Amino acid sequence: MTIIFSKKCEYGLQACLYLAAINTGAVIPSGEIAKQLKIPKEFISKILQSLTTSGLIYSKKGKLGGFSLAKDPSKIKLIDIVTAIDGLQLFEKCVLGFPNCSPDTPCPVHDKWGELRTKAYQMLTDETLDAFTEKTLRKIKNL
Amino acid sequence: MTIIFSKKCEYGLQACLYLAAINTGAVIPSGEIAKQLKIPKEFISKILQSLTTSGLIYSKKGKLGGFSLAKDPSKIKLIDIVTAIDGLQLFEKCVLGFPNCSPDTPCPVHDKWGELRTKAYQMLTDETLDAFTEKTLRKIKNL
DNA sequence: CTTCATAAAGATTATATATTCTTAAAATGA
DNA sequence: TCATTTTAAGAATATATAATCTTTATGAAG
Repeated sequence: MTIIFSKKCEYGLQACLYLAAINTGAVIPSGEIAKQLKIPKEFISKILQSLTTSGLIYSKKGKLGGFSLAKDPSKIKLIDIVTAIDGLQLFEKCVLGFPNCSPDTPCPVHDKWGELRTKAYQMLTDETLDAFTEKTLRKIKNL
Repeated sequence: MTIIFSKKCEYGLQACLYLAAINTGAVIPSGEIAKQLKIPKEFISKILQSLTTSGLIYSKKGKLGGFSLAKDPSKIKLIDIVTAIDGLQLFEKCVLGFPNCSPDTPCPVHDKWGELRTKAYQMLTDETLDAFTEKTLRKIKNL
């Protein structure tokens, strides 16, 4: 069970944070990413493939191939990765599962959840990937 | 796709809010609950069965049987229902899926998510079901 | 006692998500 | 050119969740 992101999205975020943190222009093979994050190689490979299609990740085939961020870490936000993988339903749908939840026909926790949703959105948009470098490196070191 | 609760939990919350809102001591058959909430009868029946085991719901078998809250709405909080169905993993696990996320080994968004998690917990604990009566009735009317 | 509508229980099916496997294509370097 | 390593692509499998179906037990009312 995941919290608010799918497992795909969690791993996608982890991988992008990792690629941003090591901050080398070079491509990193999926095996190395998987090893560092301790997640399945084939799965993260698939996820990065889809992010390649989205334009967030650059991939190089063949020997010495691998994945890297398609742009500078200072140009990528967490929300970009979430949008590419899970989409923005998290910020659109009713937290209690009621249909058509809106200011007109609000659910019982509409206003409170609205505040939380805004704060969650800010968490994903306020900073760019480069701001997480230090914390990411420390976390990965302790995996 | 759901936001933070499973579909079971969403429907369980809806049903409990409904039972609290109509505020009649009598049992309501699952068919009536399903009709009011526009959700599958068999599914909500199964969910309420499990909440009966948890002690939140009272059930009466046979003709004129049905479900009602096991306690007064002023004695039940949303968190009770969430705990019974989804458990509290939402408040324990890392939002980015990293293992062992803690103040010692925090993930890159540990602090920010911590604030949100606390606020979300408050949303589910601050008020008891009776506080949502009006909003629930208005919402159900517009389904 | 019989009928009928209901919850309970468990099996089954369907769907979504997660994960792995297999093959092909690409690119490097010998 | 050839061997090797890697991503790409898609198929296949596994698992979790959602939803339905079937049967049984229950209890009210005639």
